[in-house]
Amino acid sequence: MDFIKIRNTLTMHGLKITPQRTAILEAFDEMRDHPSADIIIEYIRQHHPNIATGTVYNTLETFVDKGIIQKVKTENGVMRYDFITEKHHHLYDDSNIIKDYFDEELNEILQDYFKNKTIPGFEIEDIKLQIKGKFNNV
Amino acid sequence: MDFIKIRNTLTMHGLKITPQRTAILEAFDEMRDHPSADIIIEYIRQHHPNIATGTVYNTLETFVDKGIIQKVKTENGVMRYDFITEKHHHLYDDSNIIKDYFDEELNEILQDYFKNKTIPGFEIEDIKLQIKGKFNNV
DNA sequence: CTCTTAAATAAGAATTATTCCTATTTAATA
DNA sequence: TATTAAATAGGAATAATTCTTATTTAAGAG
Repeated sequence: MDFIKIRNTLTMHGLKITPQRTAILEAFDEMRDHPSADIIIEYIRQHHPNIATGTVYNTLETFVDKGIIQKVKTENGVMRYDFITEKHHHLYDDSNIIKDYFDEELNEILQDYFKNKTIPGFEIEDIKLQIKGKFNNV
Repeated sequence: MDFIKIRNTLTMHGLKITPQRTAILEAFDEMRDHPSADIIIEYIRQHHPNIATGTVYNTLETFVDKGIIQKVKTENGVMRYDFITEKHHHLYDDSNIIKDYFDEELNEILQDYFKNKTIPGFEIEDIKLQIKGKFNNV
């Protein structure tokens, strides 16, 4: 993702272009495993030592609000973020690795299923699978 | 869940029967919305003011290890716990409500699907749906 | 290009959730 | 009833995140 793309992403979502926001989007571009705020802060500190920790949190929250990134659900109380916006699911194992799982056929099966079967008192907006298991070759 | 059942639950899992553990299982019996540690601590404080906060955390962790309860994945950094052990999925909305969703037909569809389709480099142990949406009548 | 202003950020204090530590207590069992 | 490993109390420590306020800056107007 080059600079032009980053600028577009920001303006498209009605956000001012700032060095801090640009840096964080660059960081996401480098990382491909659902980084925690902590990991991003670490990266930012190395490349832009003058960006404040609070700003990273603020910016991440702003990006979530705008739909540029998403929060990943976890069960250990540390937030992680996902830059991918195409529909996908998540593979979890015990060692905190979270990987994306894309499966268009599965998406269609789910969509079909819930086209007929509604959940009383609940309006579905999105379905994501948490697939728990073990990575073999890590 | 009466006292006998609670005692059984503990001994069955090789745990000593203590007032603290009993109290926490009683708490779960009162609560039906995936309480956070905080909520449980609040409840415990009212009924047994002499049980320490750390003990509640320890005990919850012990119960998770033994499979008596499960952690629920969330995206806001606060752990929540689930006493239900039958297979089920979760409905999430924006207001922190998490409800159980049981659907045997769906479970079978998923099981069938992943009987044929394997995920390279990953051995599936369990699949849970995060269904995001809105509760109508809350 | 300069000015204006709302928005964004820095810096660090404060808060929240959770874990850790150690002395004391207790449940199980012999 | 005595023994002992396991469990707990109490509170300090840590980690993650949010909050606060003064300062800086990006974007648009003139």
